[in-house]
Amino acid sequence: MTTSRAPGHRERKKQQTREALSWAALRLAVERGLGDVLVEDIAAEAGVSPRTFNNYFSSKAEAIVWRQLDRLHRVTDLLRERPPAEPLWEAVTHAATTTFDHGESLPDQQWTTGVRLMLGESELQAELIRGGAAVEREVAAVIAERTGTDAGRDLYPLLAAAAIGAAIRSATEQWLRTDPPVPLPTLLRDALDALAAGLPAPE
Amino acid sequence: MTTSRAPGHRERKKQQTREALSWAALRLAVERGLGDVLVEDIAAEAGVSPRTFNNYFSSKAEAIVWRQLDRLHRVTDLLRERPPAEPLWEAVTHAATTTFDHGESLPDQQWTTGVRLMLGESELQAELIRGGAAVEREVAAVIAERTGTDAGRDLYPLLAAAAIGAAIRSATEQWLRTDPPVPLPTLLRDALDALAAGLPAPE
DNA sequence: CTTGAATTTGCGGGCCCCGCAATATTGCGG
DNA sequence: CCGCAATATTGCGGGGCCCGCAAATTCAAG
Repeated sequence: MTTSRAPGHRERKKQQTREALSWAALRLAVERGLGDVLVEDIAAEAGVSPRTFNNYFSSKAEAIVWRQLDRLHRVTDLLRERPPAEPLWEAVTHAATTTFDHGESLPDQQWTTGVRLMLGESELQAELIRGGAAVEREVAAVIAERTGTDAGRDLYPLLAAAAIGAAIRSATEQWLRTDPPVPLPTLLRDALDALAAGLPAPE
Repeated sequence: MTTSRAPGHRERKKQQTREALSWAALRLAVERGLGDVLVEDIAAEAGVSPRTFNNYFSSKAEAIVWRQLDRLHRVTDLLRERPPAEPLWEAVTHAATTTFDHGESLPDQQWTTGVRLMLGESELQAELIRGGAAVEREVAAVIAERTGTDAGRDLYPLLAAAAIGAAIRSATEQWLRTDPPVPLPTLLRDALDALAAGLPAPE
């Protein structure tokens, strides 16, 4: 069987396994709650051995959170690609709203439930934010470059990146609890606008 | 021995044990790195059994982070006590700077090292922020009350609380890496001022 | 088909955290 | 001062996580 395909035949399979594990972990955790899911179960669901699970992820929480973090990394990438002349907040708003705009499809019920779970179980929150911190550092670097500040010395890039993270988290949390579903990009824009306006007391 | 003191004789001893455990955990982690500290060691250091450690803290990380979180809770308390008429950002700035103002004493070397460790080891970061999330909810509630918004429905209190958290974290991180030590309250004020001004791009 | 590299797997082991029941301590009323 | 009830501490046992290591399997390339 000379199924000679692209060079990344092996790579692709690894990526598939990773996806399968992450997805299985999320699905099972949604169904039963994180505490009642064993690594054994996740591995079985993905069709690999328990030992293999830990070759891909170093904890259950990391597996569950991986997809969401992947999204956040994409925000950074998008931000890098915005024209340097564009005002900072405009660029950020664009990058964030684009990333979290799932086309026309309303929030997939399964996905929504999953994220809701994440923000509920504090162990997952922690894992999510731990990864988010890494992303924030990237964002800070991009901001530093754009504004001509020094990410290593000035407070500004750090603070701005942290504030953006705060906006994304707040908007997401708000999104999860609005029953008549509001589009996430809209909430994101509101949050970022409020930030840029200095968080004036409402009313 | 009729050493009959205040009613909280028992309580005080528990609190002492808790302090001892948290401090021991922090000290050992600073010396050897978190990975090379066993619960057994911490318990020994504090003069209790290993099992008792877990009666006070449900993980090593929780023990180490406890003191810092205690500080954050105090910010909330202070904020509650500020006069309701005072503008929000003024009240927040006051509460935060007061809490982190260690009088004249320059940053205790030991303490500084400890905090630096925290922000280095990502497991501790995560634990710190997990606890911080609880505090943020409290802060959001206070803000909601002050501004007449609904913490359960409006985005504002959530966002403002998250932004304040971001400011505190950024200022702390900045504080840790400025070699000619700058007073933390000053950095905090800078960060909060920048937030209130809408994070204008510098220069 | 052979071969070398990459992946998966099983095993062993150290450690964490918790429930439970036995013990020890403490404050209180008699 | 004493015994009692409440509270805290301790030891034990056990399930589970995560990792290092080395054997086995898979895969691409010659």
